[in-house]
Amino acid sequence: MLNKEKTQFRQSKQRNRILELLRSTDSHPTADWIYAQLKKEFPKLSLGTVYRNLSTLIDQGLVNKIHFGSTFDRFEANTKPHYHLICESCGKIFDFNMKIYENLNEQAKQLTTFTINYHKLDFYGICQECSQSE
Amino acid sequence: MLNKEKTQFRQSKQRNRILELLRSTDSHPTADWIYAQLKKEFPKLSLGTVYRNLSTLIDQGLVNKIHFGSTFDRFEANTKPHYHLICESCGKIFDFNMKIYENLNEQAKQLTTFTINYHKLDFYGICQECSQSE
DNA sequence: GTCCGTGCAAAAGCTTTGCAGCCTT
DNA sequence: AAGGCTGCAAAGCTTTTGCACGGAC
Repeated sequence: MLNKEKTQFRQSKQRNRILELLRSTDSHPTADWIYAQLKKEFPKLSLGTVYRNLSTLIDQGLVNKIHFGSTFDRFEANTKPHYHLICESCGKIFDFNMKIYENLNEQAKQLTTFTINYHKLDFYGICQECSQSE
Repeated sequence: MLNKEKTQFRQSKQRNRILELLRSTDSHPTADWIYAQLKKEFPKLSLGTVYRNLSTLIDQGLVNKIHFGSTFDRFEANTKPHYHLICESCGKIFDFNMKIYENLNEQAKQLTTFTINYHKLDFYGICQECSQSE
């Protein structure tokens, strides 16, 4: 999960432009989109560099990754609406027996022209087992 | 996004067992875990079959995929806590200017021994542009 | 000069798909 | 019989990594 230790960060044109680009858009780009944009300015740019820089920017707290989580899909047979508890230490996912806040959808609808169908709510933290072993 | 059209579903031992397995556990398995479990019963089982059956079960509404969303990561430079609006039609992600419900964490804490650090709330629906073009 | 960042290419990891044969209906 | 389902293997796609060279400090 953590990147290799580094004693300091240096500047690079590529990384600066990636951050500028992310700050100038509200489109939540993919790495590939960023690569395509910057390829015009840096004809030799490689996707690996984009990924490495995004990772560095995340370490610096300047960028967030969305849909952050496990790298592979997970499945469940509980098809009723329910929330999840996700342990940031061991990665386990637990069903959360908390009532569904239907009114969140109502409140959201008043703030946007978006047609809201449902919401997804996940709580992140540390599970009991991991808490005890730390 | 949609699977190939199929006029009917048939039974298969593999698919029935996958569903049984998912119903018997609360561990939100990965496809690979399911494969490993069932390999004992079906020595010739292939991962492709597991994926195809999971996809079928989702079509039948019997199974959910968690972390459902785009297949690649997305990034953003807005590192302040905020919610997202996600369009189920075009896949675009929008920042949602809705106040953060800090009290959700408080309420959740009363229901579990989990140490809750933060929550992630995404609203799913149809964006204005897609609504108009339908 | 040190060692971080880059480009290139290969590899890794999860998921999908083409195909021929088997099985359900 | 028709056509969905399977196993196998290959391919697909996103992301990561090894290496040698160039650049920032």
